Amino acid sequence: MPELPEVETVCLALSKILNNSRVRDIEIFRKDLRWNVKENLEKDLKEKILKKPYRRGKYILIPTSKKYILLIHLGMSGTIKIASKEYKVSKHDHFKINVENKENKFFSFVYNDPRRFGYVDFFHIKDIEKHFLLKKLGVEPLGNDFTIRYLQKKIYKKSRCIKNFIMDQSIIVGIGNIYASEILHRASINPLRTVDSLKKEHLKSIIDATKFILNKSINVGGTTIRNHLQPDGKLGYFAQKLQVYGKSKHNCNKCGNMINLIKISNRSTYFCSNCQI
DNA sequence: CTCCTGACCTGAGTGC
DNA sequence: TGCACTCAGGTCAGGA
Repeated sequence: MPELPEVETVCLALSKILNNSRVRDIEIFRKDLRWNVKENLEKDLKEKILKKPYRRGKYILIPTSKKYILLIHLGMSGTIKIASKEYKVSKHDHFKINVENKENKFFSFVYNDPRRFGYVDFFHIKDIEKHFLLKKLGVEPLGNDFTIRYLQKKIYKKSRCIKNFIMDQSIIVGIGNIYASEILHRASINPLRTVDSLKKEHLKSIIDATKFILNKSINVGGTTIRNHLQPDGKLGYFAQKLQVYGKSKHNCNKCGNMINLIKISNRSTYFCSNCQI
């Protein structure tokens, strides 16, 4: 479900409300997420101060006191809800973190994930570089390391198609199945094209399109197609701005031709075969 | 090494 | 209503 803009949206919402709140306790309802939640999470997280959250790829990282990090991944269907004291636990809520802020007000945030492809972890900051989920991540697409030179190095003599390439989290983080289609449409590049056929100007278009699409989506709270909600319950409005994803049989907004739907690595891929070459 | 497939899991939608 | 089937925003492990 959530790609970079959705995770960023959640992160921004959390950073507005969490600032230096203290964890009173965590209630865990299911430990069998993508991996089993650590046995001592309840004990270790208790009384920690939650500092400013940030995002790395599709991971939410919340630094705490005593130099620990709380890591949350939303998988395919995860959401985080901000909840008041009266909140009733509902189906697929897997944990609920109860905190007290600096004004001594109590609230909670709740992790809900029907498919349980998500995960939560807690580890010392000294282990962050070698964390099994973080150590292989590629560059941030909105950062300064996402350059033509970097892409040239990564595509050299590679035969895979560009769509799989930009979705590969070890190369660029944060792009998933929706934004891959949107980015390649904006860049006018056919998703099936092999990466070693791409010239400098194509790489430039991909970089520009990526930054444009992701930033624009962040500005409207991400894309809600089925599950994604901002933590305050609001929808993400980028769904209304999608140009190709889910638009087979619609006309391309650039050239008027019909949008195609194909499968690439078993994932739905939308593109215009006329203007994406 | 590179790249793709299958598997993990639940729910929503479709067609008979 | 019920059943069988497909599909869904992710990504790791294993194998070609």
